[in-house]
Amino acid sequence: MVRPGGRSARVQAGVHAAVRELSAEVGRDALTVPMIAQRAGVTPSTVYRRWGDLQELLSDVAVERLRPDTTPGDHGTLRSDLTAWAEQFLDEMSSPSGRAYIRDALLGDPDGGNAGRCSAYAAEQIDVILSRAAERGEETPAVETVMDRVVAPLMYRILFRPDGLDAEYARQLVTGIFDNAGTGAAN
Amino acid sequence: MVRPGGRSARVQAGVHAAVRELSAEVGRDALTVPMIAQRAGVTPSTVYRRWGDLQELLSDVAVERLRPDTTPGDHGTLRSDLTAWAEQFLDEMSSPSGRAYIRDALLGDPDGGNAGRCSAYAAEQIDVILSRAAERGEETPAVETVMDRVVAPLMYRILFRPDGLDAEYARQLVTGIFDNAGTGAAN
DNA sequence: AAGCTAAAGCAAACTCTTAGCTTTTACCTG
DNA sequence: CAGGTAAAAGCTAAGAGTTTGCTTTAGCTT
Repeated sequence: MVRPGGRSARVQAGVHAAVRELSAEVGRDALTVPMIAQRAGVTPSTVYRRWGDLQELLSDVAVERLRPDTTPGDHGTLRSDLTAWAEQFLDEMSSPSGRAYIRDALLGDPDGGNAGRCSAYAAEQIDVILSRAAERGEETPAVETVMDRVVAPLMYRILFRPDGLDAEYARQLVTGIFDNAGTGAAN
Repeated sequence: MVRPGGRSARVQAGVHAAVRELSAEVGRDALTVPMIAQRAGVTPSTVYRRWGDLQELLSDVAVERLRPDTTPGDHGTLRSDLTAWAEQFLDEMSSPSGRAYIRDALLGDPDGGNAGRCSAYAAEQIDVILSRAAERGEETPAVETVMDRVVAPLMYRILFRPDGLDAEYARQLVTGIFDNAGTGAAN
């Protein structure tokens, strides 16, 4: 009911800001609802009523921080664009704080759509890269193909096998899209 | 210090059993440490000391439930074995309870290795399938290839895009391993 | 400008979590 | 096989976080 710059919007912005400030100051694991509420100048019950619990709130803030803030760089070819993007994606997401954001985003209400939003961010970035390549006249794979062959394996490793990840792995995944030499499986 | 059938082991087993029973009875979201402790016949402080918090405990129990209890079926060919396994994997993991277990497993201490254990379970199953194919004389891809091209995309969708998943998608992923027709990307 | 409704404030009851201290258990010597 | 010992569990009370009913405020609506 209170949309643009109304009280609800101010409270939401204030609470989100409080989460960002405090997680930088005391660390994400030390955050509590009463602490956040005090910093934001609201009562704890306001936070509980709007978000339900700390996890939901952290999930909201995490998604916000996972939103890309720049357009993928143009390196002249599809392959170099994808490679650069994948390397940067891996770099940002595999850091301890990046992993924490992903985990937090996954933690919220599964039907709340926060996880889906993260995926949509990546798909949008990929789409920009592919559209640009198409304009150049390059043959391009489907967005889904890139999601399956590059984004999914990167995310899987980040979440389930955080060790032994490096830029080379990201490059290999991109290469796999262009390389039809086979997987070693007979038909 | 108390290993095999000692008190520690009994307490752990009792608490795990209490979690399983109660999550069936009252639902996973209604679980509390005091409730679990009472059912298990221990004091809450025991649970807090051993597991730290409810999330860690749920993560432990989730990993236990995600452990495969059967050997992948033998359907005569690598392709059919992988297809059947992928379909079953998707079926089990994409259910609401399967997703909850995965989320719980991811939630525990990132350095505790619970997430890695889940991944290892899948890798073991894949390895069984590939080894069997190799014995038959079939050409086989690397375990890593199957993880990247089948397991990772399935898990990615389960976690980030739970809608619109079906067995056909799993089959397509397996087909992708055997099909070297290309992705639509020029080299 | 008055009314109306969604959201926030307030405060008390309640539950969960933490921590210090005591007791028990099971392993390990003598 | 009895006594010692150290790890783990029990107990309890203080502290912190959460929930809830009721009141108040803010901002839209007419």
